Amino acid sequence: MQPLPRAFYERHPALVAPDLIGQLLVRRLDDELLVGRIVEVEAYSSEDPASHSFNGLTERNRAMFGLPGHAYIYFSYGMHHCMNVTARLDTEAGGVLIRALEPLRGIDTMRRLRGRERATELASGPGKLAQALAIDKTLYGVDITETGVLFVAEGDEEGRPTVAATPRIGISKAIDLRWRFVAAGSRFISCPPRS
DNA sequence: TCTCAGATTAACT
DNA sequence: GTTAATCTGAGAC
Repeated sequence: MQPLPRAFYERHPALVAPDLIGQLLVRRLDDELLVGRIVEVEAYSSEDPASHSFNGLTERNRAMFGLPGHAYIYFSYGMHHCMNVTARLDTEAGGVLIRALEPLRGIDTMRRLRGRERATELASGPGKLAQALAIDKTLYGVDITETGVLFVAEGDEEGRPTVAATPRIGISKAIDLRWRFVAAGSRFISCPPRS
């Protein structure tokens, strides 16, 4: 399982995001590997009012101002963790929110962590995905271009489905931007694409 | 199958 | 004090 190189993330988030569809998110938990195919993402950049990085550097979002190819993890709605990968050009800040996975490996462990049986309920949303892979703030800033406890690996070409661009979910600003990208027709995304 | 409100914390006004 | 890159169970239909 080969991690994607740093250069992959040294582009605008809106370009990195669609290319992440079909790649693999890998989590090593003790000696077990939990693997999912990325089927839904959203791009956020510093010129985007909906992004956490829009109002400049803070303690929470500092990862998005750092090196591309690292994990930006935040705590949302008082109870959920959400995971981004950082992606940016020289002077910007940005990231790509991983919103949904198709579980491939370690599914029984994901079931245990989630307290759910059905495969489509294990990682079909950013909060669910973090729970299924035991992702929390202890993984903040992890380099995801190295084979470690959390990284993104290259998916096989068969896992590179058609990508559809749609409006993002759960935001109130810049709702006209179509920066959500899903694997067309996947049963494992958080909700069906709207127009 | 769909809609609604509760949970619970951090960031910002 | 309010809102937020969310999820879930309950109750309606």
